[in-house]
Amino acid sequence: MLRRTGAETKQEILNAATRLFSDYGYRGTSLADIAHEIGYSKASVLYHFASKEALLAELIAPAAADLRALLARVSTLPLAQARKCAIEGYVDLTITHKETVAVLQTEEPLLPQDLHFQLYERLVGVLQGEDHNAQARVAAIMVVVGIAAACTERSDLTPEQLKPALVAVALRALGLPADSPPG
Amino acid sequence: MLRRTGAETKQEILNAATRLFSDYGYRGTSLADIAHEIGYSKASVLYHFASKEALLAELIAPAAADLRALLARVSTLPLAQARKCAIEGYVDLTITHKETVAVLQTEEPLLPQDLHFQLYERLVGVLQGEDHNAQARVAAIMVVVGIAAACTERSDLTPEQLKPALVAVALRALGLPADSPPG
DNA sequence: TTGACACCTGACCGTTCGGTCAGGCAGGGT
DNA sequence: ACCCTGCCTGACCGAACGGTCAGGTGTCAA
Repeated sequence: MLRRTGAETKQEILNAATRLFSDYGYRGTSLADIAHEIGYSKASVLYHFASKEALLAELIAPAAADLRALLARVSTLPLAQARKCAIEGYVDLTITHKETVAVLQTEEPLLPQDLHFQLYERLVGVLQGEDHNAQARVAAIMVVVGIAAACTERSDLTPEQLKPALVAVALRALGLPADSPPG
Repeated sequence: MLRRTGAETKQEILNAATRLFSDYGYRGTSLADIAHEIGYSKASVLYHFASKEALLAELIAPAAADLRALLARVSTLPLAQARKCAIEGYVDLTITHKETVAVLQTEEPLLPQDLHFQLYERLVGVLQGEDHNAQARVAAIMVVVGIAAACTERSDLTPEQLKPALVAVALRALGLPADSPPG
């Protein structure tokens, strides 16, 4: 089978768009840029996606689904476990989808509101815990956007090095006891 | 003197642009938007500023100057004091210039590289201290972008409430001893 | 009164963008 | 042989953008 299937091309477009959006931003990337990156025409991109906005939505979907699943899992747990689980889950999610998360963070104002409010706000709420003072809220915000920023940073760290560091710093920032090291 | 002077108009443009850029992003704000916001024409904006890019540069200048001054002040201090001073100074700076900092953080890819690298990288370097492991670097990045994010968040917190919370959480995230409370 | 100057404007320009459309081309079923 | 369908394209469109320009208007100094 020499011929490329449509599904393959669609995934290629998604990959290229993710890379370009995270580097230059959604508005800083044109459909022609995406098409050129994979050697197709702009019209071809619009054959696979109804619009640039639809492409963005489809691009974000997997990470958003993971975040939704994490929040659902966490919501069944008592507070102390919920916070630990939320941190670890969000770190994993961010490492897995780091380019997508970079897009989410950078292009916040143009996303459908429910995405930011119903997902990120809820995550901040979980990390904030039952304290409603300024410090708890500030810590929660710092952890959520800080984890994303640290993952986005170009660095030669492997996921195996990155994850424990992120979890440890997040716990410390929130004033929670450190994880017991494995073994 | 009923007539508005040129300097006043210029400052009005700067204020409107700061607000719009921080809300909708640099690329998401047109010169016409800025002009409309203050009741002038687009041509008038371009009378006061050579280009949209020049407007952005002039808008950023005060915050960048403050950050440069902070780094200079901090560089003369021994490490322990340097980190504490850098945190407190950066918190003050971010509260003062919060809209500008929001623009700096969001529109990173389109800024002249020296701004991001020579300023933000140096700040991260100071906070990171002499440890070169993953955890120290992650903590420094989290603090720098986290402070900016927490200030940008729409909230009803006054600067007097915000500042001690930010400093306390930053110190905790970096694993530094807490500030002695005043009094 | 006049000229110089600062401030501001509408009309216009070239470019780039997202998006549309008619059509080309290959493969597979009949 | 036929057509149908899926994939892809060049050419085109209207809108929006940043930027230019000739000119209008008010103020002030001579």
